[in-house]
Amino acid sequence: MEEIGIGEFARRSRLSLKALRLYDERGVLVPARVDEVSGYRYYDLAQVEAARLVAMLRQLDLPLAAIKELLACDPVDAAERIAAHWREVESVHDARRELADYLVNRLSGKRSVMYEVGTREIPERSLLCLKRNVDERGAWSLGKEFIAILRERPLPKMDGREGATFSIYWGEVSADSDGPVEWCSPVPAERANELAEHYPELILRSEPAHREAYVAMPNDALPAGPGGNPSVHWQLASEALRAWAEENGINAESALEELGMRITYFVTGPVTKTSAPDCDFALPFT
Amino acid sequence: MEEIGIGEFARRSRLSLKALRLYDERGVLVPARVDEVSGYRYYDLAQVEAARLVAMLRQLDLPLAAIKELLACDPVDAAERIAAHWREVESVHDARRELADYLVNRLSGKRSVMYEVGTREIPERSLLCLKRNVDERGAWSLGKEFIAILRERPLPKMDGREGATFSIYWGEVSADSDGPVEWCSPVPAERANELAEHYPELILRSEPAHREAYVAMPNDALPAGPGGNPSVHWQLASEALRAWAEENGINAESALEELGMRITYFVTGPVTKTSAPDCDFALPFT
DNA sequence: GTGCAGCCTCCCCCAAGGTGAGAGTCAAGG
DNA sequence: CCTTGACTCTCACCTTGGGGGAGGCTGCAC
Repeated sequence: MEEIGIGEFARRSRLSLKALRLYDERGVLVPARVDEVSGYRYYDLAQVEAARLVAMLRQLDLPLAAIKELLACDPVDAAERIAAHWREVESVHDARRELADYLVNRLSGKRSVMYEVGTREIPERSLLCLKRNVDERGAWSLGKEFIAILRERPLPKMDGREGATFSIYWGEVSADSDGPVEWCSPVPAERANELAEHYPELILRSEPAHREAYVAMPNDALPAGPGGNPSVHWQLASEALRAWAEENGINAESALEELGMRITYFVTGPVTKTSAPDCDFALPFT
Repeated sequence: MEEIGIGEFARRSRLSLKALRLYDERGVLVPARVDEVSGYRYYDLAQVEAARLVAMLRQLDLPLAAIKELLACDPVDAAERIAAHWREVESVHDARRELADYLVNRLSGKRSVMYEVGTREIPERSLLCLKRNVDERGAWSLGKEFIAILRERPLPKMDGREGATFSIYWGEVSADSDGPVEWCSPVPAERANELAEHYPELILRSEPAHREAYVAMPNDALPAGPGGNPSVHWQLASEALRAWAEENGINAESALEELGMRITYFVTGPVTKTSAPDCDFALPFT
């Protein structure tokens, strides 16, 4: 139980005096003894090990509060926490890599091969809709709810490009602010009323004929999809659509207000936790 | 040349009001016009594009100062800067991944296969040495200087484990603080004086017999090696040696002061920019 | 004219420390 | 015992990139 001063402790742990005093204040690394009179901090030699651990965890950018909790866990639990943190870091890093690649390509003049914009005609059609104010994660569970309603009392198939289910983002939807999101499924006009009675939870409405500019999305890029965090893909796709609109002299604002940004899902099989449907991101215009 | 208010601009650029005011203050994104009387900021619609770029660059964690410079460059130059920044981020990330893996393995009880500690006997021997105060990068160029002196007037080969050249870090050497670093080559005692005259730039001294605990280092982990930044490998190797010393009840402090941390280089071929010699990291003890 | 949304500046707050000022403390040498 | 020099203390301010709110103007519509 050898006691050492803060300077010696700093050398051994490779932490700065400032850091050590801060960690004391935050309760992360409290000295074994603090002299009442002088205020001098004295550390136990055995604390060096913990200090090294703290230093390494800080290199991983773990907040001090998280480190404090970690030190109170048993090691196996701590390892799992670190692993979880690292998975998070990796996923953020992947998104940023995507963004960096995109920017470098765009600025150096290479027309990026991803995020190619196509257009399509959408006729006037009848829709069965479910609309609610939700946040980012809620958008996906609203979709599951919508699908569940449709599956509960099935109907003749309406799949294929014309009939794909889609969702409309009527406003800004992010992790902390919610906005109106609507899920829609096109139905044949002649059966519309019959179907509306069949699904009383859903609202029947029609939308005018229009065109859409769209960008196909990677399979793993669902909006806060089943597995994860919102992807940078959406941002880049939105950017691509905006750029396309500008290039083609289309004022997207008015149609956007009337028709909203859309995500169309081409469901080919059951949606599970690990497999997500193909989809695209569309900007309507007239 | 449509003018819009800061609120509208914030919506279109997806930046917060706070951020926009800050960017104005820092000269990163200056409004097209600021009303003298009211102080209201008015942006040009065409500035939205730059703002989106700024938003993305901030996601890459580029400092505002760097972004400001970037915006003043032509796009190709900007792309190169972003790419350079991203390479830096990737290399830091790789180091942190290594650290995270190590920690998770260590804490979850798995004895990590890397950083295994061995020991060896070192007899009393004569050394030809070159010692200087250098910083992290300087340590490597000091080594090149040392090698160059030895090669200038070659001698019978003294390679192999006994005769490998090594360097001693007598104090803390980091990127911003320099410490004494010594490069040494063992020579046969019977020829010591002759050789000392042959290499007047080098100092002849002898070191006592001792033992060393060592950890083999990956080939790409040279200290601020030819290609890059200091690797986390050194930190982990040092950790492994410290842990080993503790486990085996060895007080490393005294021998460390007398003999210093060592890096031994097993040069098998020419040292080029892309190939680095095998080496190990050693803690002497008695 | 009046209401209200939008905008302004100013101030304090966060993490995780770095830097320095001014004062108190410890241990060793004279 | 006293001094000196090395250590250490607290306190306060600076950094980056904003967030949050207070209190006060502005611009525009009815």
